[in-house]
Amino acid sequence: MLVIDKFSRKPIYEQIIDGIERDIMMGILREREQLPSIRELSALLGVNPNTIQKAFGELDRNGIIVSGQGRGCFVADKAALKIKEKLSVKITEIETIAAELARAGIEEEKLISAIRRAYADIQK
Amino acid sequence: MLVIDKFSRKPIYEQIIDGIERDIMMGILREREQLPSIRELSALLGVNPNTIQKAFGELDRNGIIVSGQGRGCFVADKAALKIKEKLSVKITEIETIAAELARAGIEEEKLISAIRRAYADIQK
DNA sequence: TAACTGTACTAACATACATAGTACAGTTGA
DNA sequence: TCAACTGTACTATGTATGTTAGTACAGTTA
Repeated sequence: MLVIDKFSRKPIYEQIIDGIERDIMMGILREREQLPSIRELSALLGVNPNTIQKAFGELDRNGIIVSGQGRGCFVADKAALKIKEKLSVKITEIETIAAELARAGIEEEKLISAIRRAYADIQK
Repeated sequence: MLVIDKFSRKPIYEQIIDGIERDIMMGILREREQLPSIRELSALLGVNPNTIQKAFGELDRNGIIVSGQGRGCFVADKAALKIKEKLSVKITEIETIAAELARAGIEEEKLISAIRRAYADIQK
């Protein structure tokens, strides 16, 4: 489940966004399923409600969740699809880093095997 | 040469570090070659001298450059080697992103071809 | 010695992140 | 209907980081 690293350089609200998106991608959270309330999750994670709200607000704006005053927050329809589109941007990110390493004379095979390693670990 | 993007989310001093390291890796800057002075580079880039100093200070602490009061700053011996070691960390970075994408169901081949694309672009 | 170097400060400002507290409006279920 | 829950919207505060501004000092070099 969602774990927060307060000492991470990544802001807490981003960790929450990533964590929920990951749970959706892994099927831990399903479409239309209700999320814990802001106050509940706040207590659960030991994080200020405003920080949770910031994360939920962003997820809502991106159509990953649907939040309604008084009702609660729910995983949106086609949330996984939207997240997958969003993740595609990271491929560009990898390409940028790879280009940098290429210029620096790092062997292409080192990166390829890093990719294969990552996928092999997931299969387990 | 070194170009600063003031609107980048990446801090200016980090852009300077990356730019100089890139120039060293590409052979534009050679070992023992003198760098522009802090004030000179400051004027050249339109950036505050303190920001340049911060970048140079870090490069000095990492043994990429050698700076001497009154003398100037010079590319260190074996600077390229040290940078290459430092860049190896980025392979782990790629592996982390790849693992994330793997969990999200992005096809492995998409990442592999992103790597190949990056290396192909460099060859030109 | 003059003109250049790096270095070391203090001060001010903007931004981002997180917390604290309060208030309000909509929904739901007893 | 009403109490208890929802999300939402504020203000205020504290902290950290990044950048600029200005000043001063010490070492090097021509």
